[in-house]
Amino acid sequence: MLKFDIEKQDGLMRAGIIHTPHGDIKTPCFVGAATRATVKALTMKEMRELGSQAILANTYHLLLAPGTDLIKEAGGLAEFASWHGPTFTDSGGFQIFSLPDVKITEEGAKFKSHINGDKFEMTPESSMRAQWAIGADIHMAFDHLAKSDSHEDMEEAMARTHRWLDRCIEEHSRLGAGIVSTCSKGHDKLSAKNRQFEIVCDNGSKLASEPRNDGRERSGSRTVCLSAPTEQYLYAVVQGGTFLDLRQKAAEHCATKAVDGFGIGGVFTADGMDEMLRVVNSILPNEKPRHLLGMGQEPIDLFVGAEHGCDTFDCVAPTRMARNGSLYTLDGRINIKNAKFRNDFTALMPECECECCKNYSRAYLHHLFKTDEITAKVLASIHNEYFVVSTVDKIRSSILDGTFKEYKQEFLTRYYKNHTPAK
RNA sequence: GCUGGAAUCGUCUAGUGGCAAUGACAAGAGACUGUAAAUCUCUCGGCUUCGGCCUUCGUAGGUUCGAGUCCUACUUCCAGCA
Repeated sequence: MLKFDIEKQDGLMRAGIIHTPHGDIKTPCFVGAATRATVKALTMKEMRELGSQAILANTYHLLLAPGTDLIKEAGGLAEFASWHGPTFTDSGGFQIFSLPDVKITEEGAKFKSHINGDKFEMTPESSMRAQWAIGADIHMAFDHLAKSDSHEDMEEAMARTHRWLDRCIEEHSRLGAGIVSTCSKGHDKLSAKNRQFEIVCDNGSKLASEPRNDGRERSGSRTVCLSAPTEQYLYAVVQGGTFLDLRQKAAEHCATKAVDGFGIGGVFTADGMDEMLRVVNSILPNEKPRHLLGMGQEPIDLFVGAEHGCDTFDCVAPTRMARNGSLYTLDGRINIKNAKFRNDFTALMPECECECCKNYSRAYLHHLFKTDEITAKVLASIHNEYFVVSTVDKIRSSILDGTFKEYKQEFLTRYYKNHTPAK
């Protein structure tokens, strides 16, 4: 079971430490979105220097390239990407269900690669195998995303997600016990030794064979070395959109399951998120960590999330917006490409301690963006990622010293003084 | 000097009798939340009571119901020949 220590609790809100095999995560924490095993435009060194504690990669993307077996061969995600810290993987559900033609059956989802049209199938079991191969510390259950925001579709998706959750848990624990299917020599019983995940075939070989875990529709198997010691953990995903009755059902269902923590499917509206999180997190067991999936473009999401008991967050927006020239400041987001910054020689955000703000002016950033220099995206990404990571770090400090309410009030009043959060 | 060719919205460009005029870039602005995103959208002659009105395709004339498009002259540029 994933170890999670709560240092301070105030209602639903808490500060704690998640202990993963690759290190501790002090929570609340903003997890960097490293979809394809990289945080776009940033090196892992830069990520460490800006204070990032953990990254989240995506099973769907890594399945398409470079393939999950290759990541396993490289020694796992943290090693492959030279991150050497705590890692998460999202199951791939969110991406697969956003593809144009997906065929969903009770068994799983059939889809085509958005890159070259290759056919893939992903099931709860294959998602678990893929995530084990990728080797992230924390995995998400393979969930079924609703095709619309209607109550009916949400409920159907949730019900399937719950049925799939049991299969995820079963496969996850099977993999955790080191049990895989037929080996290349025809032996069909393989056993693990001590949770070290060292697989020994009946014939004594330490090289075990396992089904391809990249979801490709192929028969046969390949031989891989499974001797790397590892512990990996599974989060159930709580769905339900903005419907409180569904959220309640989902939370009640997931709360009873043998999982290490919970992913909470985000809702991309500021309205109602606090109520939704209050319902969900009042039901989920307090002692297990919760990850709010995909939220963090608007700082208010992070404050509301932490206030209602979410421990980790991930979001692509900070780096994506950085690449597009939309940069966070304490007074709200600015578009650095606007003509008014052409000769603004002040720091992007004078109060900011990041590499970008300590060294470069708005005019310089404006120039880099207007001339489409790669460095524009690098510096902007450093800043935006730092802004969000450090904001959540400050939320943590404020929880620990009992000043969260004041910090929240002060931050949000200033940030949203001239505009309202995106709908 | 002669003979061809060319001049279009900041730039390059489409257009060969119905045109406020094509496309790209530049410029101006907006969007982005478990990343098919270094992406996408809008504006881009002036005015407008949103129906239009006015001024535009080197300059000046002409032909025509109608000219960026045809004719004449001029100006500038390019190429070839002297």
